[in-house]
Amino acid sequence: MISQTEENYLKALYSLTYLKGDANVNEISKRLDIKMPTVNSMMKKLADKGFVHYESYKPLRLTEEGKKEAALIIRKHRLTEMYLFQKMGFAWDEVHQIAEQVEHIHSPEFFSKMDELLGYPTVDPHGSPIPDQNGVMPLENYVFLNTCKAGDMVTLMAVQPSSKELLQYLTAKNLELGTTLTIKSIEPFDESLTVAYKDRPIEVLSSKVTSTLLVRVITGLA
Amino acid sequence: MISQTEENYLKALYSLTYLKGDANVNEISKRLDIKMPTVNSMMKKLADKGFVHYESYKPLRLTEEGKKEAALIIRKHRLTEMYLFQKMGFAWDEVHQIAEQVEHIHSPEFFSKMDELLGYPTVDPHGSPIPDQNGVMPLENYVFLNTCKAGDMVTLMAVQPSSKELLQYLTAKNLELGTTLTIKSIEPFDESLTVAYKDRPIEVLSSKVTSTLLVRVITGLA
DNA sequence: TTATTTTGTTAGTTTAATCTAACTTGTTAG
DNA sequence: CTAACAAGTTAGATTAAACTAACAAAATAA
Ligand SMILES: [Mn+2]
Ligand SMILES: [Mn+2]
Ligand SMILES: [Mn+2]
Ligand SMILES: [Mn+2]
Repeated sequence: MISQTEENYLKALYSLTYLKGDANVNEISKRLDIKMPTVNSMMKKLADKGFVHYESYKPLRLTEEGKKEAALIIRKHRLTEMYLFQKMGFAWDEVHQIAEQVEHIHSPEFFSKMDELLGYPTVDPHGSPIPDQNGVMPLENYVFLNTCKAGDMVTLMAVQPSSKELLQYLTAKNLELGTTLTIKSIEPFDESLTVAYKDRPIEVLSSKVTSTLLVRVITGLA
Repeated sequence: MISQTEENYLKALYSLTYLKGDANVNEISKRLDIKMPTVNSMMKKLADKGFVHYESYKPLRLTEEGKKEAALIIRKHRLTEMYLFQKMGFAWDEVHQIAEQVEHIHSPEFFSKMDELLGYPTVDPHGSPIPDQNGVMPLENYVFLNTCKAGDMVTLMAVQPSSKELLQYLTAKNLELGTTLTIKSIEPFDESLTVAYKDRPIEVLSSKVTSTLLVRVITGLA
């Protein structure tokens, strides 16, 4: 059996390694706000259980088994977020805290019922993909808004990472998933973007914001 | 902060003391399948925290604070059961296992949302009353079916205790909450009841069953 | 009423998950 | 290249929640 604590370490390691492929003790320590020696011994334990590749002083990686286990927890998290959002009427900035707890419930029936009632969703309320029942994470081929060019027309697909504060900022700006934006110009000094969307002809987005917004490019300058 | 483990002890003590007023270490030990010395030290800890009246070798009682705390956990349990039953389509014998886990989630918003979506229910799918937000348990003035007389007409209001096996038995017998039964006769030897309900003119219910069925008496013999 | 059984308590051990302090290894800046 | 700093590890302590073994008190049966 895998404990709630171990699940949280696996999830942290999964998200830290998602792009880079590996992570280190210090990163997990900061992410979970747990001291390094504690993380170190937990990594050894998870290695014993076959979830983590651990070698002294080397970067950490999840085994295939560990990746699957982590993805299945993330699946429960994101299904829960979607359920809270779509079926219970919570706002997109309220669902994460509750899902952090619900994700640890052991009941395949509970989560497959959610899945069914939601019509087998593929993304959570923040646009993040929901892994399938086998722990396979769907690929997303979006780009961050701060990598786009002036003149591009893009659709907002996901927010990552999605802090409560950021989500509230976006809500206040009337920016939501599916919103199409046109990039009017890019300020070279601070990389802020002037954009237009919906009934708002001029809005300025800082790079702190644009580096979290994943978009699909619809049209660029020829 | 109160741990999940402590919550389970409080809940056990609440239900064991509900009728008699007190309980003892051995009963909790059996109920939770935890050895007596462990229960003993947990009772001392809960006494330190102000939830339990503990004196060596004397029966255990909850303090008012302890009662309230326990009732609020039971509230979360029963709201969850009702939500799973009414909004997610689970059967009445499937909801308890999931609720055992969900009841420990710390999120007032989550449970008040359930409450609201359910229209502020007063009973769970097994007819057990749902305590209010202040931890006040509504009184139920039902009687057990095995205390009724031949000729009585009664309505099934609750099942207590409601094991999965019992609930499945009742479902198979087409007996559900709200069903009205007429007591045809009582067998003195084993206290089994011959009853009629719905389209079933003759069904025999053993005392093992009738001692768990709470009913409201509609009419008795004059 | 005494003996036996049941229940309750104490003492000490174990495991999981955390910590601090101290030391080692690896990385970076001068 | 070495000194300093950052990151990783080891050792040992702490707390929560469980256990077993042994003993004490209370309840029950003979
Ligand atoms: Mn989330
Ligand atoms: Mn979590
Ligand atoms: Mn999310
Ligand atoms: Mn229940």
